[in-house]
Amino acid sequence: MQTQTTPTAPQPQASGRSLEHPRREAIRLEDVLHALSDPMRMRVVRTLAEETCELSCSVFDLPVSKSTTTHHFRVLRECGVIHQIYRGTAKMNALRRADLDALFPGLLDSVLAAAALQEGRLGGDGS
Amino acid sequence: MQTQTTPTAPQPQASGRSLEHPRREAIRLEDVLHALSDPMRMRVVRTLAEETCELSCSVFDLPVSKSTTTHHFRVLRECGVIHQIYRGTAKMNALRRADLDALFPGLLDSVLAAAALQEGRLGGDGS
DNA sequence: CAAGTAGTACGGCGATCGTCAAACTACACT
DNA sequence: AGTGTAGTTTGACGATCGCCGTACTACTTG
Repeated sequence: MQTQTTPTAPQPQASGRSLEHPRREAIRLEDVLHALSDPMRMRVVRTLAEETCELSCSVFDLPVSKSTTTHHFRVLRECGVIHQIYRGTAKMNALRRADLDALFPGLLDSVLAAAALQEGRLGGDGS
Repeated sequence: MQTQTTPTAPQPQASGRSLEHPRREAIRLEDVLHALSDPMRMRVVRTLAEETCELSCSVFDLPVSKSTTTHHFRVLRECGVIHQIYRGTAKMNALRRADLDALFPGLLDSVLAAAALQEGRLGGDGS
């Protein structure tokens, strides 16, 4: 399911401004746990984990305002959980799986599994 | 290693006031992650995980005031991470391993392993 | 160029957080 | 009874959090 338009020209690549990402070694466990302790951000991370490709911010459609959405994505990026790049007008998001797995082996998987299990227990709506 | 005084009377058991603990099913992943995202509380949990027996609050000697210590233990109890009972003048703490492992398999272990790994990376002092 | 789309920056708001000191309660031991 | 030890409660503080709306920038497409 690729989104290419022209076979010859590559699609809009990393354009314009640059985003700051922490280096792998600078990622801190406390920050990651804190980032994941917010339901909105957990939702983003779970969605990102299900997909293999990058997702733009807009596909998430969180039940909060646009500025709050921006805020949550920024928290996730600044603590090293996701990687973001600009692609045309969109900003693409991807989980930093390799970095997280290298730093904290098994952590992401057990958190994701725990979230899925809890969602099952609570009937899926989380309330 | 019992602390009995009289052969007839059992040692200081769960005395006086009662402490509220969430039922196993009421433990929420967000709350656990939030609780663990604080360095002070992580330290407590890691120490508790190393010991097999209960530990009193006072053996931790956290670099914060007594009231702050009380606060952190309360957060840990109320979110279901630890179990506390009064035993004489002391308050004994234990990790709710069985509950956490049942609810979130592998989570606690990977968090503890991640904390240990990170401590190694950062040289042990965590700063 | 104009219009539209995707996301940002900048306050500001109320709630929560981590922290403390001071006064207090509960229990043990002399 | 009196002293000491362990932990609690309250109220306060500054910092951070999650959230919003408004105004803005960057890119795409007509």
